[in-house]
Amino acid sequence: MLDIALIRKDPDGVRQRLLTRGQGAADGLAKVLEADEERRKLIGEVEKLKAERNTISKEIGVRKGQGQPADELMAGMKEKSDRIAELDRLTAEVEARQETLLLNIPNLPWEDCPKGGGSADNPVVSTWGNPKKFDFKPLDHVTLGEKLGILDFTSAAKVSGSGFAVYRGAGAKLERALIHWMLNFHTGSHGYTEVSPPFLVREASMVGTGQLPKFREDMYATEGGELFLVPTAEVPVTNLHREEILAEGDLPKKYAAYTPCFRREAGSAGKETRGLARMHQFDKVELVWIEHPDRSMQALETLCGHAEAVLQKLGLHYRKIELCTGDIGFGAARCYDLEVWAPGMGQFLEVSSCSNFRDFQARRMGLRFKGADGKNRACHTLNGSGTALARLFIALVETYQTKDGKIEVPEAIRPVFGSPLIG
RNA sequence: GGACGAGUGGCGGAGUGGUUGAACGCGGCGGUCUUGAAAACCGCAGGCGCCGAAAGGCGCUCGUAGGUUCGAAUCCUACCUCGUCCGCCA
Repeated sequence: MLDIALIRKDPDGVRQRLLTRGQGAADGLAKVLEADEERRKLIGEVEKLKAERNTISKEIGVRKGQGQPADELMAGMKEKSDRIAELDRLTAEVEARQETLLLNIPNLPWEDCPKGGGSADNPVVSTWGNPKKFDFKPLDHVTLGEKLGILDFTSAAKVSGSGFAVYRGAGAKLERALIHWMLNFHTGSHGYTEVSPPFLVREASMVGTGQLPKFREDMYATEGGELFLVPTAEVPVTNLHREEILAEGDLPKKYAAYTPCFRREAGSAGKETRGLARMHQFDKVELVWIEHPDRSMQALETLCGHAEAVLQKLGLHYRKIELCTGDIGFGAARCYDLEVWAPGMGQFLEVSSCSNFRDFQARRMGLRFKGADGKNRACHTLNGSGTALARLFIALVETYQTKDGKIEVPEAIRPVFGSPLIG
């Protein structure tokens, strides 16, 4: 959520920055200002009346306490109170309107975000490793996985429909080993606290991190609509400290969490749907930071480095791209994507998205810290996949397949996986 | 799921209709004293919003949202959360 004070102070600057996201990104700005002005006018009026009421009520109390009559003071008070109630109602209405508008406006892209209209304009920041060379034609993970009996899409469709997978035997074990190893890696080497959060969250949490109210159709909800399946661990983990005022010295808070992620993927039917690339349910280890505003941009580099370290340890070729203003997510101010090379599919797959939200989410969830000057300020929040499974699984099995259709297990995860070869 | 009870400041805990944003204790911060510390003593301290250049003023806030009343932490309703008991259950 944008700071209304900033919008008030520099509406044109805010509009310009929002418009770098594309047409329509600044919609609602004018209405917010309108509502804000109306709101403040009403508040001024009603608070004056309330001050009067308080003074008179106090005096009535004093007189009654002394056993004196106060009838002439009480005359007209009913009307005053009714008028106050009416103005309060109007104020609440405007406030709610302003809130809704504000919740639907995206974050300001970072000042130095690459400008661009869409994903084609995202610059590649760096590349690590090289595409694996094969002296045979590498299979894609679907063919390979079904041959080895470690992936079963037929059963998954029977059980749950399209967009789901069943991992079997060594496949299930590999999935589990990767989760286990990534969590150990981040908690052991990068200083994260592991959390295992709920997978169902209430609406307020979804609003806090920005999935709601705008992206309701992408979320799975329980029948009454009171709980939502987490689309990412970002939601329960960032909300751990909602409505809190942290001590400055508590920052940063760094959490690593495994959760399954549930996404409806509405409107994406037919897009990269082969195999494991786009699922309604996938596993992910997520990294979340709550950081001091002065350090959040540096923290993003560090956080992204932690996600990259996973791919490096696994020896997977990847590239790092920075999202341009036209492609960056709703709540993010700055964002890197890590795309890993899947030689069987012959394409890069996004396995991590590392974002700095600055104070956008913190404002929504009332997450603050007490600064050195004693003033409370919104924290900055960041998160990044460290990393997302399914696609990591794809890259790994496709990269490490052998000519005879087996899979070599990368050194790094052999201790948790238990053997050097699948098949 | 049902019944009962409870939600007050960082914590504990008073407060059952009127000058209570809230006694008291602990913790926190500043000071006096001390070579330093402790103890003792004195003082300061919630959050949000509106107006204001600032100083400051005002409003709201006692789980949340409504209601009763001239006036609500206090009375009523709903919801949320916690506790206890019952039911069910991995």
